[in-house]
Amino acid sequence: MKEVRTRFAPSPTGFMHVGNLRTGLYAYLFARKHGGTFILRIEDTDQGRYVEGATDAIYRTLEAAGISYDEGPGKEKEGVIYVQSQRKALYMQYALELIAKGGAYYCFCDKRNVTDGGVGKYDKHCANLSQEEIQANLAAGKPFVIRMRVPETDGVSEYDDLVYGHIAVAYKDMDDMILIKSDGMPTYNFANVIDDHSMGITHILRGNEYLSSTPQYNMLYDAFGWERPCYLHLAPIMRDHEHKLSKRYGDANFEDFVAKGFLPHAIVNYIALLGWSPKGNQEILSMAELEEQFDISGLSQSPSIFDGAKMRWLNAEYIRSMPFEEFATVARPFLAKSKVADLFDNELLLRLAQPRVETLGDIPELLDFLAEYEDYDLQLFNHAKNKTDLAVAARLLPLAIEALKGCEWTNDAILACLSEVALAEGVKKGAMLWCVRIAVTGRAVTPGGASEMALLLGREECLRRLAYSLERL
RNA sequence: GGCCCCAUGGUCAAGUGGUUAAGACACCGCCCUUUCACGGCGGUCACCCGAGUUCGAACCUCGGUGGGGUCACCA
Repeated sequence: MKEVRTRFAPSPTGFMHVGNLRTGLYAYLFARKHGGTFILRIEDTDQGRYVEGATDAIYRTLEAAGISYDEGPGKEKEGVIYVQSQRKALYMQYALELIAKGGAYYCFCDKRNVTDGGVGKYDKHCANLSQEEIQANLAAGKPFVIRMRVPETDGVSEYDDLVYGHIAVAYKDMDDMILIKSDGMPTYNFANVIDDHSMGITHILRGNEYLSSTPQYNMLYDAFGWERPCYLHLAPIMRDHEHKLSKRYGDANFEDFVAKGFLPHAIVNYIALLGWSPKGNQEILSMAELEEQFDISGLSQSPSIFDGAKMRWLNAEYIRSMPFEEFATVARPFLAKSKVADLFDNELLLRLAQPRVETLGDIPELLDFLAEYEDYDLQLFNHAKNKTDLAVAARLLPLAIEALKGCEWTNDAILACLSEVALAEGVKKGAMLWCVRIAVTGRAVTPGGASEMALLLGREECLRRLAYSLERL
């Protein structure tokens, strides 16, 4: 088999949303799976939509996502230019070549000259001008565009898409699309064909919005006498049943997700599964595993709705399986945004948070209550299962205070100490722990039990809160 | 509107003529437990509709319906 070469060709028109990133990911995985080459090309010919800094966002995103390219800006293969705006001169030459080969023609028509069916198809007015007319117009300096020539016969142009199968479009349904605009610049479609061919792309992965225009691209390849590439059109990622995920519609920006506390690889893992499924039932896949398992047969032909809940779950799985030190490193910046980072032992806070948050951004929300100890509702001491009420609390709290004064300040010691006192008093340890936890936190729900909360608060603060609670009882 | 494509639970999806129609998320219940979370166990929930073909159809064919895409001197 010929060496596989795929490319990802984003436009720097803003941030990179995950749908776009997924296309790049699949192109990357496909190349890796087949031991091929993955190329990055920047399609920046649309200066009107160019967004400052967007090119850097592309590089940053790819890097963070773990998608490395073999050729591209900064990794040039001798003589090849990977930034489209720097390739402008090439296209006109190719267009002229195509005219010579009969696959394209000069068109001197005004922009409005299309068939009147309202469908916007060009009426082929200039398709068969004589050489004399063409030369005369050119000599007169008349503005022109160059259009591709679709046969005027009844044929069809067809190809076999690797994910959708056989696709056929009749010539009569195709337009003589413009290749070179009147300003001499190529249209996106034309530049794409030229670029893909000159970079030796063998497999084109792109959104399925190109599914029905691909026959026209193929006619260009044919007219040049070039070998047609293979195509893998991808079903879109949807926001809901009616809307695609898009830059303008939502916050599906990769970097935003990272800023919210999603781990880059969790995002990559999730989007890999949106529109593609591995052979087995394993859903948590490292990049190496994705590269190994990626296969065309798993690609879906129908759209997938983006499910934030599942991505959160996957992110949580990754967070929970991280070694603590690694978690601490990525989590600290998020902890720093909380109200408690300056108050308590950060390592303890992070150890409590790791198994309980789904995204790093959940950390402040999970812990902030610790900074807000106030006159909580005393009814919290009423707990049927542990057989506690206000009277029990009033009886147990003094014992807890005494015991904790001399207790070693570790989780195990605190737990043992409190249990022992409870036992001596003839109550279950659950009763004691419930009362202590309520007293020191003032909350029914806390991230961790009584001993963990006590450990976190520190002996002094813990005793202070216990005493305060006792006073109120 | 023309043309192209798609259609399995709320969501992601496996499934390619004969299955008790996988698995995951979400949801619900139980267990574990010092609350929560984690974990374990279990449950509810699906083949868009209608005709064919066939002994037999989620799978094949045709027609509907629904949805998406595309019809620019934008990319």
